[in-house]
Amino acid sequence: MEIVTRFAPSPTGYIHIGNVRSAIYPYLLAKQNNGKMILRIEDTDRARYVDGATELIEDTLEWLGLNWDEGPVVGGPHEPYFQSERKDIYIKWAKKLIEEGRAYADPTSPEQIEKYRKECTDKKIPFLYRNFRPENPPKWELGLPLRFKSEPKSYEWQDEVMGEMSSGPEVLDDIILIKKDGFPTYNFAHIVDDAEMGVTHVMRGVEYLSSTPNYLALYEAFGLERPKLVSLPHILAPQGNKKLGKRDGAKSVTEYRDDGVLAEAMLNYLACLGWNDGTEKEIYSKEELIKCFSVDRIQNSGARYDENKLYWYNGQWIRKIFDEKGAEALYTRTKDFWPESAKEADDDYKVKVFSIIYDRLKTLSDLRSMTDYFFKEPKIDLDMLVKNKFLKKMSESEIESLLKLVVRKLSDINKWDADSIQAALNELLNETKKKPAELFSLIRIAISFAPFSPALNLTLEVLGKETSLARLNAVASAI
RNA sequence: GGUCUCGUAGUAUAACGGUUAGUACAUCGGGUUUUCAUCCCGACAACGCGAGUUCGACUCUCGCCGAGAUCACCA
Repeated sequence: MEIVTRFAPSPTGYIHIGNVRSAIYPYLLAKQNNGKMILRIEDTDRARYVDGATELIEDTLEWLGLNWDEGPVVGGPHEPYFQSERKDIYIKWAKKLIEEGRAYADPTSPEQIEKYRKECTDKKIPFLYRNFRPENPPKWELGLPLRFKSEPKSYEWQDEVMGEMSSGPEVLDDIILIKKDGFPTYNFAHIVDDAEMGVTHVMRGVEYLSSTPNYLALYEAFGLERPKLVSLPHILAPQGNKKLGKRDGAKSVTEYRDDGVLAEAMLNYLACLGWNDGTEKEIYSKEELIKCFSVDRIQNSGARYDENKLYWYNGQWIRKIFDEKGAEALYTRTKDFWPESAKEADDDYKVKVFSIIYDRLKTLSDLRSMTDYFFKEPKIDLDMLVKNKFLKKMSESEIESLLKLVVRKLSDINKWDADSIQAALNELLNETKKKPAELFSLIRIAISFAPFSPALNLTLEVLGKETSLARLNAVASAI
C-alpha cells in the first residue's frame, strides 16, 4: 500500500522551529517509502487567517527541500487543497451522519452552554455536552452548529510513537462538526480530508492525543479504516518547560535562512531533535535522513530547542559542503551576506576571500563583519596595535622599524603566493629574533585592524602584494 | 479538578536484566608558528524518589514526586 502523509498547517503566520518538525517527519516517511506527502491548508478559522501565510509556509517548505507531491501550487487529484474551498465535501459527509442519526443540529445558545458548564464546575463534575443534548433538535440547516452524536465507550489504539493507548467513555463528547458560520471544525474536516485524500499516516503534535478518541469515534461512524496515528512530542522553549511557540520568541524558519543558516543544517538539526537512528552518526543529508528515518525511533518526550547546536550543525555543513563540493558551490549561496564594501568586488576575488575564511563562519552572515578589510582600507587604529598583548612591550619606534623591515622583505618576493610569503615570514622571524606571536600579530593587525582574520600568509596572498605593502607602509608612517 | 502522556549529565541522546553508563553540543583546561575559527587531546557532569520481582535493575511492576498535554462554534 502506498504511504501517504500530509502536512496540514493553518495559515495563521510563519512556520517556526517549534512546528516545522511536523512537516519534516511526514516528508521523510513518505519519501522513504516512495509514497506521497500532501500539503493541505487548514484555513477554516477566518478570524485567525493571516494574509500571505500560505506563501510563507510554501516558502519554508521549499527552502528546506520538503517538496510536497500534492497541494497548492503543484495541484493533484484531490483538489482543492484549501479547506475553505471544500465546504461542499464536508456538507456531503455531514449529511451522511445526519441520515444515520449520528449528527444533529445544536440550537443551544453559547450563553446556555456556559450555564451548563458552570453547573458542572460547581458540582465538580466534568462538563460533557452530551449530558445536555436537546431532546428534539431542529432540522439542521446552515446557521446552526452541527454536532456529532457520540456513543460513550472505551477505545484502544496504537500510537506509533507513544505506544498502546486507551481511553474511557468519559472523554467522548458531542463535538461540533460544522460551525454556525458553515465552516467545519478541525476535528471534522481533517477526518474527511484524510479519508478523501487517502492519507495513511496522520502525524501531528501530541496536543491532539487527548482528542484522539473522538476522532476514533468519527472513523467508526463513517466506517473508515483508522490511519496510523503518530504523535510528535513538542519542542520545548530554551527556558522553562513549555513548548516552543511564537510567544517565546520562536524565530521563523526562514529568519534563520536570512541569517545565513544553511537549509541542510536546519533540516539536520531539526530532524535529529528528538530522533536518532541508534548510531552515533550526527551529520545527515536529506537523502541519508530519508534512508535512516524510522517513526519508532522518535523520542516520546519533548526536546528542548538549542540554538547553539543548530549553529554547530551549520558550521559542520559549511565545511562539509566546501570540502565535498568546492568553494564555488558554497560561494553561490553567499550572495546576500557580503558587507557593503564588497559590492563592487568581482566574484573571483570574493571566492578567494571566501576560501580562506569559510571555516571560521558560524553563519554565512558572519561574512559581513569578518571580511570588510578585504574590500576597503581598514581604519588605522594605533591603539589596537600598541595595546596588543604581544606588542605592548615594544616601543613605537621599534614597531615602526619592524614594519619597515617587513615591507622590505615582502617587497623582494617575486612569486606572491602563500608558500613564498610563508617562507619570507619565516626568514623574518630568524632575522629579527622575534617570536611568531609578536611579529605575526604586528603584521596581521597592520593589514586588517580586525579582531581576527585567517592565517597570515593566506590573508596576505589574497590581499595582493601591492595592497599589503601599501597598508604596511601607511601604518609605518602613521606611527 | 477529570483524562492522558513523559522523566539518563546544563542540553540532545545511546546501550544493556550484569559495562569504568557511550556519543554530541555547551562549559573549563591543554596542543597545532599570531588572532578568531577549524582540527587534536583532556576534564567536569546523568540513570527523579521509594518499594517489589530477581542472584543481580537505569532497564520489568507498583506507588510517589516532578514536568507537560487536553478538557473551544482554535487548530
